[in-house]
Amino acid sequence: MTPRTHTRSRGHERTARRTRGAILARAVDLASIEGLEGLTIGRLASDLGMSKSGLFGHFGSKEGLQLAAVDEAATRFASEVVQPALAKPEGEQRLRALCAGYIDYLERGVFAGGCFFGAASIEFDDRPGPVGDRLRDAIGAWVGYLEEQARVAGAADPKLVAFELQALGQGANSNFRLFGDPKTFARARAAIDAVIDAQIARKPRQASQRRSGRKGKSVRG
Amino acid sequence: MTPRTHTRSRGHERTARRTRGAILARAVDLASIEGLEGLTIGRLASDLGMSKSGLFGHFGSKEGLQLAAVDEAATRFASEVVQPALAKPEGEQRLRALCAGYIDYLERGVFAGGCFFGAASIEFDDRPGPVGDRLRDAIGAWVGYLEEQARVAGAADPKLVAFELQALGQGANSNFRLFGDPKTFARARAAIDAVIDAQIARKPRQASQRRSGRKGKSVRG
DNA sequence: CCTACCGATCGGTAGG
DNA sequence: CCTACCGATCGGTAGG
Repeated sequence: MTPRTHTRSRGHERTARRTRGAILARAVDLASIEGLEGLTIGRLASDLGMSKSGLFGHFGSKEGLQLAAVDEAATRFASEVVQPALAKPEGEQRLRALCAGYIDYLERGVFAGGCFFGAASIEFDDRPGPVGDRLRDAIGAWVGYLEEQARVAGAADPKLVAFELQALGQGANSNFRLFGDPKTFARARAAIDAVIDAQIARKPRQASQRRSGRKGKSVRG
Repeated sequence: MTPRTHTRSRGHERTARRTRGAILARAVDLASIEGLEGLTIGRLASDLGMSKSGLFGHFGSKEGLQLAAVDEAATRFASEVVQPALAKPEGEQRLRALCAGYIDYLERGVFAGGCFFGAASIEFDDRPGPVGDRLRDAIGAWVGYLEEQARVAGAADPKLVAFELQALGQGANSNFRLFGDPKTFARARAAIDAVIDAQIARKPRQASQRRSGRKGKSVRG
């Protein structure tokens, strides 16, 4: 709350923020390729034509850079995958839109090395510390959201549905990265449709759930 | 074919082979945790109480060590997962046994850091070179074998079945590593059963396929 | 299999 | 934001 800036430093802050954004844009791409640990300060600095210590100053430590990269990736994931699906009504339609959005995001190549979280989570899956925690938070939020929508859609076992959908998405990512077969995406879409078709009950809603969401396809989103 | 060894060097070769085996046993565990690139010669040497250059001499380069580690992991995978399933008749039963064997192998913790290939494949998925190639070979052989058994079992789209089964297995691995929830394995088994139940046609075999394999459950394996 | 070393690069600091 | 530096560790080599 105390005003810490005056006219001159405010201009510095603006440029610093822009620099920081440029660093993070490159950092998430690099991390999606080389991993969050392979993301070295020296490499990142030379990529961006700046000095190591200049870059370092923005984050204070390598861990600070990694945390900022996870946050940047989560923001991008939210706007690329989650946000577009919010146009659909909750339940089956939104669940389908979330999964379709994820496969589209892989196919569009939003990150240079495939899904940022697919790469980073395997790298940090058995390392304690704040970076692993932040990754668990981000991935847990995604799986939890799939589960929530599966529950609204009336699935008998929403946790199972969420597990399957997340696994198929990750499988599409790693399969495409490893073998480069573009048919992977069609296979993933077919598998996702099959899971939702099989596990979402098409019965009328129970009395306790009285949200509007009709099940039929609406002509316009 | 030229005899290159005499009595004295043969004894040296025996001990060298034993040392090499001990190195690789530790190497695959370390690589399953830290990744194939994080597997450093210095760390591995100090873990085993030997000098860097002594260890180095067994493999000639870091790449040589990585290739040997992939081969060691593939051998272990074959004996832990594939070989036990060969007791079942080809087709649906063997397909089920392969998938069950994979989940069991995760649950038993055959490698200290979960599935060696799950970790290594994501690390090398966009790197050219012999290590990536060898990983693609090993993983491609596994997926190809699932596909073959799905085809024998009469699946309409064996490639799709193989993709789904492999993705669910990888999903179980990464989910368990990341969140440590032991229910993951039960979920993966349920998901695998659902895929096989849904996609393996229970029709009588076509005339062109005349292997014996009955579809009903036999009382004893 | 060892000791002793090489140049390169790592994360990070001092000082401006 | 920079130059100049630190100790540690990397993969790899020489020589025995």
